Amino acid sequence: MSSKRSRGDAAGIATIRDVARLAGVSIATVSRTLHSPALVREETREQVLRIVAESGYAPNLLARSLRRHEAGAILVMVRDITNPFYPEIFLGVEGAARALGFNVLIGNTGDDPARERDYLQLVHTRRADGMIVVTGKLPESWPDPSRRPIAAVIACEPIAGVELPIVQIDNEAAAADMVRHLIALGHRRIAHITGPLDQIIAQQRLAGWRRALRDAGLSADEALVARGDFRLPSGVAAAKTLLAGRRHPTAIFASNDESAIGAIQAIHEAGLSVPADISVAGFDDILFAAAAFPPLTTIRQPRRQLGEQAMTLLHGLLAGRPDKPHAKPARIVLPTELVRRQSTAPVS
Amino acid sequence: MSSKRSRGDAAGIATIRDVARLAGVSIATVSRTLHSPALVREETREQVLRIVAESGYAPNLLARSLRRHEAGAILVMVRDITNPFYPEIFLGVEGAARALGFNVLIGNTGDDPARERDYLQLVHTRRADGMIVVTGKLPESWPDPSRRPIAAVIACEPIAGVELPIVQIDNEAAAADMVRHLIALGHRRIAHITGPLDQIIAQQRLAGWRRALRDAGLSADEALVARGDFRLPSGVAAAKTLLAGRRHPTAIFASNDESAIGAIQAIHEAGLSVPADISVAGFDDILFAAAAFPPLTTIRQPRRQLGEQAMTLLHGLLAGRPDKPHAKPARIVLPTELVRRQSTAPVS
DNA sequence: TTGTAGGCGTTATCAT
DNA sequence: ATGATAACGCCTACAA
Repeated sequence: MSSKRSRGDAAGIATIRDVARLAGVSIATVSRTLHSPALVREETREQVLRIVAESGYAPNLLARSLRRHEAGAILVMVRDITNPFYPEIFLGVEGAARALGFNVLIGNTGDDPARERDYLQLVHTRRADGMIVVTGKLPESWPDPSRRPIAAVIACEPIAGVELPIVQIDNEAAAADMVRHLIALGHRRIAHITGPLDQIIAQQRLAGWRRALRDAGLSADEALVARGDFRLPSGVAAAKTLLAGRRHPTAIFASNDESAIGAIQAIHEAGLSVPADISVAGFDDILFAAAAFPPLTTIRQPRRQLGEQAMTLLHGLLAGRPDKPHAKPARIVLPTELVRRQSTAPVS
Repeated sequence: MSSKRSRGDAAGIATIRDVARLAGVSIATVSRTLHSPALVREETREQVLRIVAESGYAPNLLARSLRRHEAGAILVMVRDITNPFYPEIFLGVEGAARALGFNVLIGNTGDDPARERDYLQLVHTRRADGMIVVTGKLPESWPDPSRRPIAAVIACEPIAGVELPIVQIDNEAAAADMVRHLIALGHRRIAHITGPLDQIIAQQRLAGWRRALRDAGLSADEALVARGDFRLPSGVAAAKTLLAGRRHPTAIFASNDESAIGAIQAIHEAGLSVPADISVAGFDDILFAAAAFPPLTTIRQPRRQLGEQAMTLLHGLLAGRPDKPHAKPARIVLPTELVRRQSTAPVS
C-alpha cells in the first residue's frame, strides 16, 4: 500500500510478478512453468521452480478464478447442519469436491427464505459455480428468467415440479421393505409416525407403509398414522397418541430415526418394553441408531455416496455444455439396506 | 467468448458495464450508485437502480475480492464433521459469518496431514481470509516464515505451544464439577474413561477427575482410569475393562458423551442397570445425550457460542492492523453447565 | 522457447 | 455529480 514495490521484505513474496522478476523471466514463463511445464526449457523451468519454492509463492486463486470464469467452489444448501442426517452428506460432497478441485461452501438456511435467497445469490455473484440443494425446496427467487440459469443438483429430498438432476433413494420402496419386515415378524397392527407431510420424502414413506400393508392384504388403518415432524419430541408425542388408543399397535414404523428414538422413550415411559411389547423401526441409520436402547432396526441410506454422486452430477453439469438444450436431467437412485437390530422382534 | 459484445441476449446481463451502457452512464456511476448512493443525483440513481433490477445484475464477487484484497470467506478446519460435536460449532460460525459478510468454507481433514496442508493453502491462495482451527493441531507446514502470517483462531481444542486467539471452555474445571457431583451423590469409586490422551482436552478432563477426587480426600486410583478415544466403541471396551475388575466402580465419568453411551451399553450387556448399579456421566451434551437410555447426565458446552465467538475473534484479527506487534492473543473461556439427567443417581 | 499485451469485472483515484 | 482510467493478479493468444 505504501511504497511502490518495496515488498519482498519480511512479508514474503506475493505475486507471480515477483517470481518472474527474481527468476529473470517473464510472467508468462512462470505461468507456463506452473501449468504447462513441457513448454518451458528445462533450465528455465528449474530456475523458476526454485524461486517458487524459496519464495513460498502461492497463486492468487481469486485472480485465477476471475480470469477463468469459474469460482472453484460449490455451495451445499441444507436446512439444518446440526441434524445428524446431513453431515455425512457433506462428507461425501466434500470428498468428491476435493478430488475434482472444488471447495465447498456451507449454506445453512434454517428454512429461512431470506437466507435461501442470499445463498442462491452466491452463485449469481460467482462465488460458487453451482449448488447442491438438500433443502427439499427451491429458493423463492428461483428460477429467475432475467438471470442466467444456475447449475444445481438436488440431493435426497426431491422438489415438487422441479426438473433438476437428482440423487436420492427410493423412499417408498424402502419404507415398504421395512413394513414387510414387520409383517414377516407377525405384526398386524403396524403404526406409522410420519414426517412433516409437506415434505415429499415424508409422503413417500407414508405411501410405502400403505402399499406394503395393502399388498399384504392388511388394511392401512388411518388411525394408526400419527403425524410427526422428524424430530425426537414429535416421536414422543406421536407414540403417546398411538398408545392411548384402545388396542395399541404391536409395531411402530417411524419415518426417521430421531422420531423412532422418541417413540421408544415414550414406550418406556408408559412402562412397556421394546421390542417385547412393541417393536420400533426407524429410517436413515444415523449414527445413534446403533447406540439407542435397544439398538434400532432401520433403513440405511448411503449418505456419503449420495453426497459424492451429487457432487459428481454437479461437476458434470459444470463441465458439460451449459446450454445443452433438452437433455433429460439425470436421476440417480441409490440402494438402501434394511439393518436389523434389536428394536424389532417377532410379535408375542 | 465468440462475438465481441453480443451478450445481453437470452443469457441476461452480466456486468456492471452492461448496466452502465443501458443506463447511459459510466461504470463509475453505477458502482457509486451501488456503494455510495448519496454521491449520485437522485434521477441518475433511480435510473441505474431500475436497470439493475430489470437486468438482474449481480456483481462479480471474484472481481470485487480481487480488487479489495479480501476473499470474503473464511475456512473452518475440523477433524470430522460427522462427529456430532462439531456441526453446532459450524452453526455458530456460520451465523456470525453471515452477519459479518463472510462465507464459510468447510475443511474436513480426517486428521490427514495432506488435507490439512491443502486447506491451509486456501488461505495462502486467498480463497479464504482466515481460518478457525478446531482440529487441536496445527498443519505441519505452519507457520512458514517464507509466507505471510495467517489469520487464525483456535476453537475448543487448544494446541500445545501455540499462541493464537482461542475460544474454549475450562475442561478441567468442568470435569472436576462433574466428579464433585458424583461424590455428592455418595460415590467413592468413580472411574474415568479418557479421550485420546494426545489431545489436550482429554488430558484436562482427566486432570479434572484427579483434582476433584484429591480435593475430596479420595485417592485417584489409576486402576479406575480406562483409556478411550472419544468414540462409542472405545466406551464399550473401557467399561468392560472397568467392570472386569474385582470391585467395580459405582460411577463412571466418561470424557465425552459418545463414550459414555458406549459405557452404558456395556453395562447393560453385563446385566447391570444404569443408574441403579452404576451411574454414568458424559461430557459435551450432544443431541443424543438427552435421548440416551437413561438420559445422560453431562456437561453442556455452549457450542454455538463457541463458534460465534471464534468467528468474532477472527473478524477482529482480519479487521485490525495485521501487524499489531505483540498484543497478547485473546483468550475467551465460556461457561459450561452441568446437566443432571437420569443416568446418575445416589449410590445405593 | 520466450516475451508482450489484452482482458477478466471491480473499485478507487483523479480529473472535469 | 460524473467520467476516464489505473490497478488487482492471473492466463493466454499472438508475436518474436
